Amino acid sequence: MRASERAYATLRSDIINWRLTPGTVLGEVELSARLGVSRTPIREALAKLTAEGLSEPQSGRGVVVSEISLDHLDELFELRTALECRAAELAAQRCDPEIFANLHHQLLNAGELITAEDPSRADYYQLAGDLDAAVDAAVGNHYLTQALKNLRVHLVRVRRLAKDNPVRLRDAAREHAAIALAIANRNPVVASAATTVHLDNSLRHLLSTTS
Amino acid sequence: MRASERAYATLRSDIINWRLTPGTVLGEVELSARLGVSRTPIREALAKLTAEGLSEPQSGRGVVVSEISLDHLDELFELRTALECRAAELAAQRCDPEIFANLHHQLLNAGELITAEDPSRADYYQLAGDLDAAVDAAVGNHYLTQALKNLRVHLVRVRRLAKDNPVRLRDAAREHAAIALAIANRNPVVASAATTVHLDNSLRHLLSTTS
DNA sequence: AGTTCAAGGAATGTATACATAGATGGTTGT
DNA sequence: ACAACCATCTATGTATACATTCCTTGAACT
Repeated sequence: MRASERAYATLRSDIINWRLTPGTVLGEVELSARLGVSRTPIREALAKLTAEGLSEPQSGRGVVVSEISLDHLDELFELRTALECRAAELAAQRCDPEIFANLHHQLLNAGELITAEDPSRADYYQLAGDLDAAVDAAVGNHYLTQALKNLRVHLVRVRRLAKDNPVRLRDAAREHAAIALAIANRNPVVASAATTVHLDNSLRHLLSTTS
Repeated sequence: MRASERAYATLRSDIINWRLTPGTVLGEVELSARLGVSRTPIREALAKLTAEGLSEPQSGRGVVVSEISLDHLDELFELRTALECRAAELAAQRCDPEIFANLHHQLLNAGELITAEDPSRADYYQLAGDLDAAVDAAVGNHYLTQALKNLRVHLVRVRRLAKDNPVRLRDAAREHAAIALAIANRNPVVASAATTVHLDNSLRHLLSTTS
């Protein structure tokens, strides 16, 4: 693997998992020493991170890990709602119903995945990711998928802000199931509405647990 | 100005204005010779262009100017509709009505700007850009604005695909005026609907003049 | 004659040296 | 004592040399 890719992957993971907190200065020399590569691949990695919005230039000189404060959460969710509602609509019009019927069934039983033994909720988030991927595939729109991908990077960071309690996760799973069902039924209006409801619940939960 | 910024601006302009056509190979050595800077700033510029979607990696080695074919026009407009309709809605809820009333008035008279003396339609596109900027400002959502900005880069390229005949431009100006009016009236539903109509007309016009 | 493998070359990936600009701290003058 | 200015230092911007990988071309074998 290329050194620049390793540096990028490492830094990206560090930022997303809050090992590098917002505001941290990303100095080229320090990073090149820490990651054991020269400054050139570091620069490449920082450029990609900045393009992605995970870091940003700091007053003309140097880059810092970008802020992800609650002040911007509502803005993030406004974009998210616009994109995901449209995606759900289009998926409902174009999907293979069997795939989403299957996802619906899995999501209905997702409560069992949220156990005390798996504090990282890996299984649950895997299933939610499967739904996202299925929607992307059904929509078949490169530009829309790309915009959603850019957005999800920030959403993963936000997730760490909130304490994800099991009650909310089970509710969220039911909401996801409702979305999958609407898409399987090829009902764009309901799919969009279910997405709106789900995102509103998610946002309010986030705001209530973090403030 | 930094060399990397100059290289980026030059290449970006060359791609948008079709001096570099889709599929053109962007070799680092060739570009560094042509632009008179070393490969390092060229790499920086290419990374930014690729992040923006104006160029893309070519089978693991080298980057090429990305395709902007008609096959993807409908996809581009699906994303555009999702973003601009939402932006129009939010702008209608949050705007200062005077600003959009003023734009409405200007757009109603925009027919006079489309004259034979200005084949580049600079004045008209300036006015359309003013409306976009006013919507962005009224919405006040960094993420949504950023997503729209990414999108508009591709739209400028598409514009060059079509022969913009004066009749269509005058119609488009009236449609823009309708959007501005709906926002000035603080009517989100109409603003979104007017945007949908406008974008559908634009897409159909593009498809009819280029095929 | 076609296909495959190898060798060479060309372009990208990486490292490092050098240039430059911005920041910081100290000193001096008021 | 405070402020302003200058010098030095540090970090980024740029250039270039070196390494590596992939592609192309040619030759040989099937």
